[in-house]
Amino acid sequence: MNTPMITVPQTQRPVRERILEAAEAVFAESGYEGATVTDIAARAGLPKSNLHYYFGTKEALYEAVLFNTLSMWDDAFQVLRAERDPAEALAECIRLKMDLSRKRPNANKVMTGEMLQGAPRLNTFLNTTLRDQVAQSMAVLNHWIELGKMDAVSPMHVLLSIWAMTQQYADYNPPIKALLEKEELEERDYDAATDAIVQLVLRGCGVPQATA
Amino acid sequence: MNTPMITVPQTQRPVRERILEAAEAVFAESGYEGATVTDIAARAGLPKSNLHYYFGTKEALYEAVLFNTLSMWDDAFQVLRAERDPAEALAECIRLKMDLSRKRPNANKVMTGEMLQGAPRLNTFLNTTLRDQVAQSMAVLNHWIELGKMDAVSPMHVLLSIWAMTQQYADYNPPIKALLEKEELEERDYDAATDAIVQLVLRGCGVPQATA
DNA sequence: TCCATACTTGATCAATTGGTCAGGTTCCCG
DNA sequence: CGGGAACCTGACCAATTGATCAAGTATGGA
Repeated sequence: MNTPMITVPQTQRPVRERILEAAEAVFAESGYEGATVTDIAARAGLPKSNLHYYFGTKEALYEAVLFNTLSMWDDAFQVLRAERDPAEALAECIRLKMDLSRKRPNANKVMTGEMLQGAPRLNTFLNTTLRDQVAQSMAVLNHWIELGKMDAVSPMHVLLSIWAMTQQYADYNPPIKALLEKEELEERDYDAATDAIVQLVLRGCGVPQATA
Repeated sequence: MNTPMITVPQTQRPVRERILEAAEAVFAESGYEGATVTDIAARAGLPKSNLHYYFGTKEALYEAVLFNTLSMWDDAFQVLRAERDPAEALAECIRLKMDLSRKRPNANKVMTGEMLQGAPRLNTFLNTTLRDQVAQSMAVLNHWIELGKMDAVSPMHVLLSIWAMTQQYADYNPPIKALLEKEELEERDYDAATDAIVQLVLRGCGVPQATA
């Protein structure tokens, strides 16, 4: 009758989701070749055969994780629209991308691992979808530059810089934690980093900051 | 992928070096667990047993690669000295770090892979040597800020940003190549990126640029 | 010349890998 | 009920893994 809809026990979560989540974590830590189906199964609390039932092969599971993640990156840069105020839009873009590093570090790590390997599974994506999306964002920056709202910076390098600085907080967590002398980063650490990056980018691009 | 240069006297180079170089490449591509001693041996043109003779275990070989690389990062940031002109020093720091990404991408990738794993083998280094070195660089930036040569930015975030933006050119080569629509990045691409990063950092920190 | 030391290597091993398969169980719909 | 489809799983397999070891070869000093 009245099902307790409070925090769902792991056992009841859809099996596919549990597998994908476990795979994301294990692939993030060990890379594609280092991760073992046995490890993923153990983390998901399922027998190994079950993973093969749902995803067939280890490679298919890996690609599911990979492409499941791809869209997230794009969302952050979609907020760069020509009609917006550059300062606001850039700040939101940076904040969204940083949120991703904080809330989905494993997804980001998997992507970085794939890049280290030369991104053999992402070649078509990089040369089609990504290129188009970045071209769109670059056009927006160029528009702002023409309107005099921004210095004549190189749009691509600005976008890459935002990408790199935010991505670092997922991939390079160990040294950052060491420098902050903390066991785990807290929300305020990410907020401070976001503010610093926003300031660096806005000033670096000659974008007048919104008055506090 | 790439055919080894046939005519080169690979045979004459010291065996240890050949092994380390091959290990760096294989570990960079496949990560620690994904790399196999057989692969490394094949790349070095030596029987597998020979690697074990020189380095004992796969782990020891990996750590040799790792610690062989650690010092390189530090060198770039050592040029940040209080008595220097901020613009010049920061530009040189960025250029040196970028040179590393261009000339030793494999070394950089191995380090990134280790970071993705949580840097289990670098914990003491991160909490001792690295922390001291970064503290030193931060002190220099603070000195510049006190002298009014720089805006009141957060020194640590500036250093991390330089780290991230330059590191990206080693780790994230695939998407960058895709965006530039090139098979391989050329020196001028790295130069353009260096200039863009220097400009972003100097302006972002309010450091007056030396007139060209 | 002799021999100890350093170096090289093919054969081999126990452990682990991704993947298969047959035989379950559960569920739904008629 | 019945039976088919979806789901689940333990036992098993061929291939590969890091590592060992004995049997070499090369070298250089006495």
